[in-house]
This record gives sequence, C-alpha cells and structure tokens, in this order.
Amino acid sequence: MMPLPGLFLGAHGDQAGRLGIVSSSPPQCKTLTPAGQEQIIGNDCTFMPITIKDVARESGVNTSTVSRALNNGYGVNDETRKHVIAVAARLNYRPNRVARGLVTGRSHSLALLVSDIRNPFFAEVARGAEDAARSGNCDLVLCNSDLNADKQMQYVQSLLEKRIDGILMNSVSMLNEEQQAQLVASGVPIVLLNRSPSNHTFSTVCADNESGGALAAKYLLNLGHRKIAHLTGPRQHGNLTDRARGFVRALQTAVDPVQPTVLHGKFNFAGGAELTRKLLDEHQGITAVFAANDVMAFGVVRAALDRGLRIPEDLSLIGFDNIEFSGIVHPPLTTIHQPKYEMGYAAVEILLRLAREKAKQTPEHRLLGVELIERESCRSPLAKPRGSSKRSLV
Amino acid sequence: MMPLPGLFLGAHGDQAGRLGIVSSSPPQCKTLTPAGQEQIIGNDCTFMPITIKDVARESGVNTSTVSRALNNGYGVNDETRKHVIAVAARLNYRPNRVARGLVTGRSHSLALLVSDIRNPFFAEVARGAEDAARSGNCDLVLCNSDLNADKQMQYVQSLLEKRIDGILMNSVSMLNEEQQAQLVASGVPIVLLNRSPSNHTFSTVCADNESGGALAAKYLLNLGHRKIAHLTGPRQHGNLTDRARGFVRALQTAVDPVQPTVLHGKFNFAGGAELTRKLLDEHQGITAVFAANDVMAFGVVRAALDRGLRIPEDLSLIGFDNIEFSGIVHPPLTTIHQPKYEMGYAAVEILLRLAREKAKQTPEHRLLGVELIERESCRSPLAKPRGSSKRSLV
DNA sequence: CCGATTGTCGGGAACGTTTGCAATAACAGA
DNA sequence: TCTGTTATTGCAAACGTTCCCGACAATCGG
Repeated sequence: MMPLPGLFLGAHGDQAGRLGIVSSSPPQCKTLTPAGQEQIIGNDCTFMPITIKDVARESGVNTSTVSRALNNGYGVNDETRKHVIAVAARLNYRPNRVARGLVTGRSHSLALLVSDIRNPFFAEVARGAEDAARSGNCDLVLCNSDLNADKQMQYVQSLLEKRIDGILMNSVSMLNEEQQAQLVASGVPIVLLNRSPSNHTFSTVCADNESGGALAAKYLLNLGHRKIAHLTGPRQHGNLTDRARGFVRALQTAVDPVQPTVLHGKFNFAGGAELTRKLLDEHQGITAVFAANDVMAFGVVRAALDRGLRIPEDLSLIGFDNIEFSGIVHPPLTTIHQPKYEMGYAAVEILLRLAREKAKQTPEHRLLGVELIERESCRSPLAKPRGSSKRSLV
Repeated sequence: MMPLPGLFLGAHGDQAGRLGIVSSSPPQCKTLTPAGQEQIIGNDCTFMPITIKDVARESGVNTSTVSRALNNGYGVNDETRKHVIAVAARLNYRPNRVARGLVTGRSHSLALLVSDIRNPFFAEVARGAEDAARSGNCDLVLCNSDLNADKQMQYVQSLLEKRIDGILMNSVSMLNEEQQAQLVASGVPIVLLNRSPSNHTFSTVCADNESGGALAAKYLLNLGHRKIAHLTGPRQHGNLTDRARGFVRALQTAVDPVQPTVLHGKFNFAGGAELTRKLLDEHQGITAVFAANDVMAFGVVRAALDRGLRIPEDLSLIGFDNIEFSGIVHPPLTTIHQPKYEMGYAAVEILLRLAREKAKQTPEHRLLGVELIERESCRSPLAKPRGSSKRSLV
C-alpha cells in the first residue's frame, strides 16, 4: 500500500539532501491512484491520514527525529527542526493522539462526572472546568450520574478503560466503603466538588458554605429581622448542612441572639414551595427566609405569592448559589454568590497537577470564598412601604 | 519486568491444562514484590494494570483467543470462552480502549460542540446527547466555542487528532466557505443542530421553528389579540428567522389578517428588555408579545414590570423553547416547547449510524415537532380582571 | 595529537490491542 | 483409508507514536 520504500539516501548532515529531496507521490488521498490500479483502490476515497512516517520520508529523516522536532525540540539540530516543521505543515500533518496516548499512558482528557448537567450550577462548573482543561491542552468528557451509585461506578470503569487522566466528581457520598476504596485503588486522580465526608484521600474544591450561611444571617440581622426561618435539604447533605450550621451559629452568637426555625425537605423548586407552605401554616410572624439554594428560593416565591404575600414587602428572601436566573426573575433575588466557574476551573487545575506528578498523590483542598449579592428580595421588616397589604398569614 | 515467560504448555484442547494451570505471581500490584527485590520496585506502588497478555498467560491460551473470546465470541470454543471470561473476571481485567482505538481506528467517543453549555438550551441538548452516546457505548466530550470561528476550528482539529467518531455542532454559520469545506474534507461525521443554510452536506436535527411560530400566532389570535408584536434576534439567525416567518405568515393568512410589529435586537435577556422598552415607547396599544425565546421573554417581563404593566393582565406574553425556568418564574410562562433533549438524542443517534457505516455518508435530516405549553402569561385582551390598573403606556 | 565530551541522528523496541492467515485437530463422506 | 471441510487456535503483523540506546561526527581540553 505504501508506495516506493527505500528510495532515499539519508545522508547525515546533508542539508541539500533534506531540502531538495525528490518527493514521492504526495500522500494526499486524491493522487494515490496511479493508472492501472484504479480497481484496487475503489471509487470511494479511502481516507488515509498522513502519519509521522510520511513526514519522515518526505523530509529525509527518521521518525524519531520527526517526533523530537515536533514535540519538545530538544536534541535536534535547529535547521532540521525547522525543515521538519515546514514539511509537516506542508503535508498538513496531524499527530494521532490515540497512538501517542498508548505509549505515554496519558490520554490528555479529563472527565466531569456530575449528577445532571441540566442543573445550572453544574453547567457553570462545567464551563470553568472545560476552559481550564483546554488551557491545559486536555479535553473534557461529560458524564451524568443522576446520583446513582452503580451508574457512577460504571462511568468510572469506562473512564479508566480510556486511561482518563483525572476525574472531577460531584460527590462520592452515595458510594459505599468498598466502592470508595475501589476508587482510590484505581490510582486515577480525583477531585471532589465538596468536602469529603469521611476520609481525606481525595482532593476537594469547595465553596465556603459555612461562611455563606453566616453572611446571610448577619445580613438579615442587620436589616432588623428577628423571626427568621431556614429552609434546607435533608440532614445528610454535606454542603447544605454547612450552610445551615453557619447560618444558625451566626444567629445564635449575635449580640442579641435569635433562634431560627429550620425546616428540612427536598432541595428543589417543589421542596422550597412545600416547605414554605408548611412554614406559613405552622409558624406565625416569620419575616425573613433563608433558602438553602436559589431554586428552593424560587419555590418560596411561588408559594408566598400563592398565599398573597409579596416579596420583599411582606417577606424577605435570601438564596444561595447565585445562578444566572436569580438576577432575572422578579423580584431579583438577593443571594450568596458561589464561585461556580472558578470552582470548576480550580478543580481542573488540581487535576492537571496531579496528572503531571506521577509520584504519590498529595491531596489538595481549596476552599473558595463566597459573597453576598444584594438585590431586591430583602427589606427591613420595620419599613412598611406604601400600600402594604395587612393580610395576615392564613 | 514481566516474570517467568514460557512456562506454560499450551496443550491444545486440554481442559485440565487450562483450568488447573499453575498460576504465576498474580499480577496484583501488592504481591509483585518477592523478597530480595524490594529495592527495585520501590516503595510507591508502581501501578501496572493487567493486560490481555496476563489473561492469556493465566488462562493458557493466546492473546488472540482472549480477544476473540471477550469481544464477539465467534470462532472460539464455548468452554474456552467461558474459561477466559472467568479468568478475566478473576483478574479484574479491563481492556485498554486506547490500544483498541489505535488498531480499530475508532475512538468510541463523540463530541458536542456548542457555543456555551451554560445556556440551558444546550445543557438539555447535552443531556440527551450524552444519554444517547452512553447507550451507544460512546462517551461525549464537551466543547464551548463561544460562536468563535477560529476556536471552533481549533476544537475540530483537536478532535480529529483524537480520531473522534463524530461531532454534534451547534452551528457552522459563522464559518467561511473554506472552513466549511475543510470540515467536509476531514471526513468526520457531523450533525448540525439547525438547518444548514447553504449546502446540504451535513446532517441536521432541527425543531420545527416555523410551525412553532405559527402555533404562537394562532394561539394569540384565538385569545382575541389584534395588536401583536414579535421581538426577535438579528435577521441572519436561521432558527429565529424561521420562527418569525411562521408567526408573521400565520397572522397574515388568518381569516381576519393581522399585521404584527416585528422588532430585531439581541436575543438575550437584555435584548428582550430593551426591545420591550422600544416597543412600548414607539407603538401604542400592543396587547400581546411573542418573544423569540424564553430568555428574551424574561427580559420582556422585567421591562414591562418596570413600566407598571402586569402580565398577563395588561400584556400577554408567549415565549419559545420551554426551558425549565419558564415554569418556575412568575408568572409561569406560556411558550412553545422545543424537544431539546430529544434533539440531542436524535443527533447522536444519527452520529452513531454514520460512524458505523464506513461507506459514503448519506446525510440525514430530522425535523422534530414542537408544541404549545399553556401556562399563565397570556389572557384574552377583552377580559379586564378585577382591579386592573388603568395606567397608560408611559 | 589523543581521549573525552557533546550534539545529532537512526535503529528498534515498546505500548495493548485486533485480525488476517496458517496450522492443527476433528470429522465427515466416499 | 483417504480427502476435503470445518472448527479452533496460535503466530505475527499491523496501528502510530515515544523514547532508550548506540553510532557517528564534531569539538574541546590537555
């Protein structure tokens, strides 16, 4: 198939021999059909990309020299390097990263394993992760686990088969001990998007949830609220627990301590609405609500409006995450900003470092700061605006 | 490094020889350190995954037999196949997909190349695409082009180097002729998420935008609206143009024709708000607005509220896309549902088919249906509700 | 002028699979 | 018993890189 081998005299250091060398049939697909062989090739263009051998033959050097010239460039003469690069450019040579990965053992691709990319939080993390991966000359494969342990392990297995260089994971909390041990035994670098519950064998990137909760508490206190509620998810959820702890602790340790009402439920839109209904039914006089995330806060808005309560006139509301829609909805939601993009970026930075170091992995932990985004969903409970309706709760 | 070669007698058809064969040092990492060699191995666990050779040696057959037994299973004795599978399971063998990809030429991975995954539309497409890819035993790499032509081409080059099996692309409209020709010349299967503007060399998956526009028009007409506006993006945008065409045409061809006001601008939140301000300033008595997508519709809501207009009491509003937040915001947005998940799924199905067929690619075009989602942002202009404010426009 | 060092390059063995081809055994029909 | 067919398996060549190692020339220190 490969025509005319052994035609070239590889004269050592012979510049003319390299530059002016007679070119064999150029390896473009169209000209690969000399007369008399047409029936062999067939009429459909058998697409054969040019390899490092083609570049080597065309430039009169060995494949190893081509590899050196194109990669690091060390240990190869300056002129030959330029020549090889020129020939490679002329032939439009593209290295086969699969073959390279086979010998180097690195696939130059990372994985993002989240519960669902449709969650706007993860979408933003993904964007940061992809940008970081790209700047590290890697690409990012996307996996949706749906928080299913088996599915997650299947993904990991599949990724290991592709010799993935590292995995950025949403969570490992739903994995049992054996599965977690299997992960560490696999030897692949792993960064978690939240703090590891038990062990510290995995690297982690996490927003400072506890400080965020405290931030929300102080903000509501400063506005003058005294009857405060916190709607959050199940007690097992690490991140949400941290937020609740920071929130409650800041309220309790204030100069004039406050004991908030804390309700647990589902941490989605429906959960926020449901908990709000429960709150309004069973607790009187609440003036401010801290929702564990923005989507729950949207559920609060819905339930409050259904009860004839206006935000912020009748009820102040603060969320957590600062997803893009929080600034778009009405009223624009005051919330705790979580640096989602930066978290994805930082996580992949760690992953790239771990992938570079072949030595024993030293896990790294980054805690990223949060900040309060003040918009229009909170107000002082004392300032009764014009036309404030006097509707009581239920 | 690999210990003890040539110790096994590969007796043909000797079951005892296969099953009861003496096992060499099992290739687990921990037991690879016999006494006296500790200083060679080192203390860090040099992670060496087991290969097909280990399985072959352990089961007393050749690597080719192992390959056949584990893959298609054709051409290998039933008992030996079971035995090989058992040995592979015992050793926890995982095939190296990189090595396989090198010889087969298929990487078993597809790419999703969109402008920005943070756009919830693409997030949903991505989820559908990933599910389809997974069911086809492929994985999906994520690329964000930011609608930048150079960036897009760089991604394609990088993906080609990885011998990607197919690419699902947002758009090629920003690519010039030469770049598009380069794409088709690369030979990689490509599916576009919208209709190809000029040529039909690419496969396409597209929602029926024109019908969607007509659906919105008929809905507003049925409600009794006569003063209707359409806010849309720039004239070059194919999808939005189709929606506008269907909308306008349906209004004009109605039994009692209506000539709508059509305004062009940016197709994001700010654009929706800006166009709404312009609309309210320059056109009197508009009772219904059709926004080219839901995010623009949110901008309409914002601008309308700022002007003291309530939705739907003072202004009916209908969007396009039916992103998740459309059902969450207040008021819940009536909109045209676009099957985003199904579009991603269908596109990858086509991609998988194209990747399987090595013959000349026959492009496939799928047009997916849309439907009206009736929520609470539209109302008949005749029915003036209780307490309707009489505030005039400006 | 000679040995040692350095720079440059080619040869060739990996990396872990798949797969075409040949070899052997089993088995059938005659 | 001989021959042809089939089933099963081994052998070895790919696939396209990287990289160790040795060969050779040039340079340099003495």
